[in-house]
Amino acid sequence: MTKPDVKEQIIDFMANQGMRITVQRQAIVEAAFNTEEHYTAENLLERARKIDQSVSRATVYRTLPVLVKTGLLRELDLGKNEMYYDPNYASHPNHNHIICTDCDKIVEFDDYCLDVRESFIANNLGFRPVTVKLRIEATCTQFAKTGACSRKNS
Amino acid sequence: MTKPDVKEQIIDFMANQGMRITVQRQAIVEAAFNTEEHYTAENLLERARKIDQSVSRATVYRTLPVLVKTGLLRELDLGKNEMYYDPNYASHPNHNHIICTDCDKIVEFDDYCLDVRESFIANNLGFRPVTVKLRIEATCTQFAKTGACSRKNS
DNA sequence: CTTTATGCAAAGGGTTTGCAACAAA
DNA sequence: TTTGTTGCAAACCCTTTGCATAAAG
Repeated sequence: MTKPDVKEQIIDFMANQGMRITVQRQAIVEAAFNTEEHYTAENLLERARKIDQSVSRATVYRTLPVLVKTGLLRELDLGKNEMYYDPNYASHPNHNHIICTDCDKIVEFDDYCLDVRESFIANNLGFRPVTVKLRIEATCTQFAKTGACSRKNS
Repeated sequence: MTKPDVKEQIIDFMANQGMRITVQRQAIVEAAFNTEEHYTAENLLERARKIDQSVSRATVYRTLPVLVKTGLLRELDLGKNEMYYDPNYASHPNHNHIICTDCDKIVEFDDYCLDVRESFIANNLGFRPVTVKLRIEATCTQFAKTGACSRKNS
């Protein structure tokens, strides 16, 4: 469906790793990238099963780290119990997240300088950054004024 | 022992909240701030018990959120299974963490601009930041060269 | 055929919670 | 006393794992 390139890239990656291309893995990859919303493992299982009923929870949990390793899916720690996954890094490599404590929504924003700035600091300390993750918890000014928040997208 | 002001502030905070000042809470607060190292809940339990044997795991878990609420202790998500706690925010309010994937050590560094920069971006999006957390995973250039890392402090 | 992957269900492991006993105020 | 707090152990809940079966190559 959506993002055929991404799916193809991942299948190629798996094949190159000597992994077998099973119907379950294909369904999971498909489900993982046919949305732009953040999702949990449970969430992904549900959607993958709509593509192939035989997908199990275990396989989803076993496949997710592979997707993350490709760099096309990002694991998000939003401070909840569960991990979230973000399929938008292929198109937006420099985005970070604001977590609204009022409406519980997650808003993505780009900061093209963050990486450069923080890498500079880290380099001076003798490190070579692999990932730079920024998380902002915030309240919504609109909510503070009107008691409601119009943001309803991930 | 160390940081008597901090301990006092927290006890005051608890009293102001109508909370009772129990020996267990005092021991936990003492243990929480007589070190500059990061620690886990289990870790803190161990050290609190050296001050008062009667401290239980449950009370540690029930007390930690209170300490975090005071703003003097910070909960750190280092990507491990357990949460870590950082008692150094009173003296270094603007520090963030580099997690070295080579030696598994955590290095603190100050970035006095991060808050200002990111708050500006967030404000423009209609948010009022409550916390700005930055986490850098990195490899160690020294380790890459010599195969060993001289950093052995948290 | 050989070897990897799968589903199931049980185990793991940090954290939370119900409850009766206990101790601040 | 009164009411909040504690310790214990069980419950929680997401995630991982062992194992026999299934299917990719």
